[in-house]
Amino acid sequence: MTFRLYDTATREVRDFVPLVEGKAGLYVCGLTVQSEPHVGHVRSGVNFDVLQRWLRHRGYEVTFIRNVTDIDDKILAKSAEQGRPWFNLAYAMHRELGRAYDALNVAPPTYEPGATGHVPEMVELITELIGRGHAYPAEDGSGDVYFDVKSWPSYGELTHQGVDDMEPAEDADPRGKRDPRDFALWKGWKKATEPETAAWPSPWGPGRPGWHIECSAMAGKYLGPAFDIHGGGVDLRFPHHENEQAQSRAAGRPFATYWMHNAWITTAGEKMSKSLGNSLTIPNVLERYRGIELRYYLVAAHYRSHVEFSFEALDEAAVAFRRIENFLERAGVVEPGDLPQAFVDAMDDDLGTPAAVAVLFDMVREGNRADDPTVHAGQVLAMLDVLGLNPADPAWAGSGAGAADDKLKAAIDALVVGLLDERTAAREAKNWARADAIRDQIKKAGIEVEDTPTGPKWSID
RNA sequence: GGUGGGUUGGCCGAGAGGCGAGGCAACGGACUGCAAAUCCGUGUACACGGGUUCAAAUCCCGUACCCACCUCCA
Repeated sequence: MTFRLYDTATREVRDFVPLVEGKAGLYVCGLTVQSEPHVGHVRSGVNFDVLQRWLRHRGYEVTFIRNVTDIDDKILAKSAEQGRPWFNLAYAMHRELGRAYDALNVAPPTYEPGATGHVPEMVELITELIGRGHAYPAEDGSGDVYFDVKSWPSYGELTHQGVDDMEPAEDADPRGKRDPRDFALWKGWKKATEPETAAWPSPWGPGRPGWHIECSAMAGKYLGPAFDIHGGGVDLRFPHHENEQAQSRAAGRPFATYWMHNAWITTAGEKMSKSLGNSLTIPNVLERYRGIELRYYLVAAHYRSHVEFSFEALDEAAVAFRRIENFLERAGVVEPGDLPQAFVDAMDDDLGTPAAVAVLFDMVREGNRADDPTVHAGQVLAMLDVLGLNPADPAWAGSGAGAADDKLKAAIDALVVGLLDERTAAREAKNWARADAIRDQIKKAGIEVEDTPTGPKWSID
């Protein structure tokens, strides 16, 4: 069986056939680093991390490029509001994003390029487009350069839309455009309102990148004119990805073979960026849940399915995941084994993580039933590794909260162990009243005691 | 106006013509001093109305409601 994935461009599940056998080139649109990342933002990080891991497991040599947009209108606006340089805001939020990815065990991509570091590549691409008659410098002297949509007949092919059916944006500023649907490749420096640091030299005067061009330029630089998979959130399909494809192909680059788009996470029926958001930033959520629990929540849903976020659902996910952890603890530390075929089949089918997770739980049940769960536990670990959910992965220890937790646990253990010894003695003397009193006392502190064949164990409720 | 996606049991969430994915919760049983954990068992779900078929949650037609994108949102 081959790996199959849903291609947004053709709207069907297709066999994955890489351009070069044994290799996979992957480009994912990362974030605009303008504010603290929230749960919705990291979904794409987790989804494409699973893709990366699965491709590697399938034996592909993966080159995974995930960019960061570190200059744009919003960054400039916000930094002005906050009274700090735009590059400081972008850099701070970039680091915050990195911490969020680390806390969720999102493995780093091969490289994470930023827009500001690739202006020469963009200038080169824009020059090529102008030379081929697909782009033009604005006639209003603004220093903008636009892509000429009408010069590219297949514009709209990715999202299956006719240019003439598109509704012009309400707030569209025609500026020096020939057609309102033309989009900016290069934005001239607005001396009056924009800091000089936000402008780079170009043949069309000082300015900064248009949004779409950066991805075309960086994908081209690191993956070549043609590569295998391009990913991002559904909202990026249009205009961002449509424009990326148009400008790349108009410049003679075949661009991506497959397009993958992850669905939204909403809260109260709204996309997260619209809602209050604050409680849903990753640092906030991680105060209440472990990164591994949040990751499990995200992985348990299919990447193309809309998820309605709620803390109740996250609670449930955390409980479900603890069932797996309980099993692993009971089974003891083991080496990862082989992946069950059903799991492989599920993952091969467009990253069917929900079905894969079902296989995981089936294996946990079988292991719980078995006299010797070693083999089952090995298979469970192998599956968790692929999903980035292995609790023993050192990646989880890296987060600050985890280290503090360990210290706390050691302290509690020292305090509780004496009480537990006393309770064990009481139980041996069949003094149930005393034994239960101790258990109740500990429970009042929020610590659950359970008796196992190897003696009592405690855990924080 | 254009283009997509969705509506599944108490809840979360899969599936895409024919044995009720999986998890949580609930109930019964086993185990336990009692619990916990674990195991076993218990469910007549697929928005609505038609149709196709031996067989429809799944295909077709229609209706309702929800959501996303249409120039800088993952």
